[in-house]
Amino acid sequence: MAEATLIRNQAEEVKALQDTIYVIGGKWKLPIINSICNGNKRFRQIERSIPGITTRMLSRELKEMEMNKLIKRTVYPDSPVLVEYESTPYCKTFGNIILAMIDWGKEHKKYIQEEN
Amino acid sequence: MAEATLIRNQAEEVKALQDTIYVIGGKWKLPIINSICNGNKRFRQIERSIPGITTRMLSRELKEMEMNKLIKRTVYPDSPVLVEYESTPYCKTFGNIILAMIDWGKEHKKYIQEEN
DNA sequence: GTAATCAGTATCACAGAGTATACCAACTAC
DNA sequence: GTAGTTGGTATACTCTGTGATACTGATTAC
Repeated sequence: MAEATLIRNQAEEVKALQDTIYVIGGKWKLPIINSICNGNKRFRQIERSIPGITTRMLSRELKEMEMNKLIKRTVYPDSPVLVEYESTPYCKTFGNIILAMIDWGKEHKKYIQEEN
Repeated sequence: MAEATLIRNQAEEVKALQDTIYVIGGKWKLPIINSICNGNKRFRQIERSIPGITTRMLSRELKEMEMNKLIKRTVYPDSPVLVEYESTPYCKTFGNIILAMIDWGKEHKKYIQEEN
């Protein structure tokens, strides 16, 4: 009985984990979310804040994330046209994951440096 | 000055985040780590605990993770041969990330269900 | 004798994630 | 006039992560 619930919970948890991986999978989504949550609003600003990303990848991911209500895109049609990206409350629910991953990355770096 | 340090920290943090994504990227590493940390030791047992994974993928990932010291593989050469996988302390450092992702997945499911 | 389990390996094939590079039109700065 | 910024799009390409399927040899079970 205790084992049965343990097994069921495990099954549920793997699925939850896999769902999350599905949503934020890939190389760029989390860095983009992180950048926007840190207050970067403009396209080139976000682009510059993420090492290695290309305009094409950023453009694609932003479009997808807008469709999925992760971010809000606003166009100010003055001249020159101004575009702003903002995070939605939904986007902010990734905060804990991002923080945990930043932490791990920092610890990992220390660990690597101590090894040498 | 305050802004300069803010920017520098942001740059460091994106890199930490990207490092982490590099290490645990892909569809399978975190579910495998999770499964082994949950006490699954045998190949088929781990395989069954992760919906959708193929023997090929599991085999490849386990090999890579063994090389990277994330897991320990022990062979007991009695007949029939017995193989056991165990998590290393290093492997357990992903705990917080995995927990945060399981949480998110569960919340996300609730959210989706409430929508309909 | 047939099926199942164990721990995998071998092949083949493909979609799509990601890269590289150039380009656009409008505007600013020197 | 030349270079740089803005917010992207277009095209072409690579590559590798992933999937599908079959198979192995040893052992156990019916």
